[in-house]
Amino acid sequence: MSGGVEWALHCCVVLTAAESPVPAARLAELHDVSGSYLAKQLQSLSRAGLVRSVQGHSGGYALTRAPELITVLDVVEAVDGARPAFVCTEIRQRGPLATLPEACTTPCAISRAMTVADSAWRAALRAVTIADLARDVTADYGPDTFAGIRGWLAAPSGDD
Amino acid sequence: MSGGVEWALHCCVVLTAAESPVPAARLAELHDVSGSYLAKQLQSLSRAGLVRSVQGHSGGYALTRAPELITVLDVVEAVDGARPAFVCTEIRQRGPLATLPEACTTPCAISRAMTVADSAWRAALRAVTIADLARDVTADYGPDTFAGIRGWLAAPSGDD
DNA sequence: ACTACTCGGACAGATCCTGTCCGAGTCAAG
DNA sequence: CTTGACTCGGACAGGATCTGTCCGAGTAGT
Repeated sequence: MSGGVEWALHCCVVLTAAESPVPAARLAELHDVSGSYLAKQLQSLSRAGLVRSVQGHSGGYALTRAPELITVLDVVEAVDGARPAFVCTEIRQRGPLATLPEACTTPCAISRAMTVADSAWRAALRAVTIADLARDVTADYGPDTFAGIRGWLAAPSGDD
Repeated sequence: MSGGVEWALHCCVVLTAAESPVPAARLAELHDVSGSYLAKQLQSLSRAGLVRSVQGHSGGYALTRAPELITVLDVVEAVDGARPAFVCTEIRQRGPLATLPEACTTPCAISRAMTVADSAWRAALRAVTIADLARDVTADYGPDTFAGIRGWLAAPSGDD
């Protein structure tokens, strides 16, 4: 899995605390990661419709809907693509003992097993929302965590 | 996921039908894939202890244990590695609002969600064995399928 | 003892992920 | 209204991993 998924998820959780749009550079500073590369992940989120981008002065990124309506799977698929990890090459239709194409109406047994596992993985990620993550963060680090983030986002750059 | 996983799984199913060791080149011919590259996957299976390799004349690969005792997860981990897809970079400990290391006794919420999904994926793959796949193949293509494979494996090369 | 066949690990090429840059567009201020 | 500065968006290199190939070490049979 692409490492940018982690950045994108953290950004979504942080955006939960911000009312006004947050620039990519500021999110990068907060997480101490490459701003140029984080921009790419945010673009993916924008294309997927999870965040909206506001250009110009005092622009940035903001969530398009309530964090309860954004699942972790949404973010993962936006950044990493919705393609399943396993892709069947249909090698059963190749070689000297190839099965005829008309007999391949259903996916092969290996493909089916992989699809089941992939569905289980996606279901687990779909069951967790950004709001759930934010709640867990509050439970882990205290109720003032998001207040601190909100204050830092509002403060001018260079403050730490 | 590495594409060689599909080849390795097909090979394991085929090896179910063979009593004597099967050379990598013959497995490659049966599936119409690169023999040199398939050899690499079989080496991974050998290192993982799923198959044993017999060198010299009339050598090849054979399963080390009953197909009921080899899970799809075993093959996937042997070829692709047992490392989970998501690796937490601990970016919560970086940046101006970094959480102190002593407060990070448990994985962060994002990492936990990913671990749950990864466990579900692995559980689904662990629930399917090579014997299950072989049974499905028989159900899909008829009871004579493995007899045909066994005959082809025993026949001299160049026969199709 | 020889030969032929097998596996095993070392060696290039291709593809994707990571990281960076600059231009188009936009809002705020003067 | 003009200016300016700030923002996103897509196009451009570098690196790592996956894909594919090759030849040598070892072994069983002749």
